[in-house]
Amino acid sequence: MPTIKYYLREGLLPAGVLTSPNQAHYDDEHLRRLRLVRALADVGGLSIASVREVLAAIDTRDESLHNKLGAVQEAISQPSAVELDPLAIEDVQGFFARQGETECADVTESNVTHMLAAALSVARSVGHDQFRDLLDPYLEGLKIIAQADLDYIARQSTRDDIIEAMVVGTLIGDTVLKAVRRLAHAQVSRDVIGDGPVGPAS
Amino acid sequence: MPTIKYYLREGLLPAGVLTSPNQAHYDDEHLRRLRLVRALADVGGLSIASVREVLAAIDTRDESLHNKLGAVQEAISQPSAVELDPLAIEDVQGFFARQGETECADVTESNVTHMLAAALSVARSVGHDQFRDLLDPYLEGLKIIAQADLDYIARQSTRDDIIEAMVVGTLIGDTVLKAVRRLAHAQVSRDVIGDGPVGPAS
DNA sequence: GGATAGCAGAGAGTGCCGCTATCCATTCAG
DNA sequence: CTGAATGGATAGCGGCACTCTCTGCTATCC
Repeated sequence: MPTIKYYLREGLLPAGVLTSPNQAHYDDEHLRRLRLVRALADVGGLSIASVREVLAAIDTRDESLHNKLGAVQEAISQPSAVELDPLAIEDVQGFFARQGETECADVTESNVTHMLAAALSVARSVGHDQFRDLLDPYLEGLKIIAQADLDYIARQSTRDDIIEAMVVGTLIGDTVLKAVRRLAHAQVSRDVIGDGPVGPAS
Repeated sequence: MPTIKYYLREGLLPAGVLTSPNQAHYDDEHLRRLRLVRALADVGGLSIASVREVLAAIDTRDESLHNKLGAVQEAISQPSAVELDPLAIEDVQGFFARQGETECADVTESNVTHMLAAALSVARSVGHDQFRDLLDPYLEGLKIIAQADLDYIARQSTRDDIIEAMVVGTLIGDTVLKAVRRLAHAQVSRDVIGDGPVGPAS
């Protein structure tokens, strides 16, 4: 309960309707918002500040859904302090070019591309400069996944539900994907590698 | 540099070889280990304690690769304090049954299945009880991705390289997947939804 | 009508985590 | 011989997510 008061103070939850100077009333919408906050923080692992940003993006009224998705993506992808490897940036640009994407002049422009470049930079720093080869097959698989995401979003009836499904689906979807990927790895490991060593033994 | 001393103290890096009481020698292996630690912490977002667990799993010599992957997966999937919804547990079990997996008697047995159940629980708590429908298409896409991961692992020559590629590929792969998924979403949003609203306007 | 229990709001305090700064003894370079 | 640097250990710091407490006020029970 003190946590709720803290969230109120932090502006994550709208203030309740004061029925008297010391009595506020909270309706279902507040509860829904509270659960959303917990979902973003618990499963999404977002900081309080990031949650606030996401909520702000959700609550901004006068934006197209496409722009809102972009704003939410920026909010949930806080940039890390990793310094970018120029070669990793080239990897990203090459990937974009291969997909016939619009030019990606500045990778640091968007938090998402920055995150991608940062990940590839770190991969390079530990000697995995071939990691970029995974981008294309990843996109291949993600096309199926993104289509499922879109279908799921399309089930929603109201605009508010669509927006929430975008946020929830993106963040919870990340965690679900992570877990299922682990399961897929374990299965592949069991089937292909088996319990014995693969490649050069020991 | 003080950070390295801290990592040494925390047992994340092995002590250097003392050439004299105040002079230790660190070789390439130390540097490689240090970069791995930073990779796990920076991109993987792991806590120091989790990094230590992962390193311990890596360094355990007498285990099959399959077991080692399992240990690493447990280490990098720290369970959240979310209480599990029984219906979400059923979702997970149904998913396992559909895949003809071995029975999953206890979802909390593994951190990975626990993470999956936790994510679905939180989805249910925010009203998305249909989220489990995404599990099958997610697995569909992830089969492609896991195959790419396996191919990447198979490129490694030594057993140590394989183990490191498993760790790095899993964690950095998560981040890369996240980023590319965002990009795929943005592309779908641009192509399908466009800049106008979809479904019931406003 | 008076005691009491309860809530809103706000500031200060707490615990943990990931460093960072300081200290001392040693020791190596010039 | 002197000064800068290193290893080892201890203490401190800053940020974050709460949590505690204190102050007014009020609604209610007796």
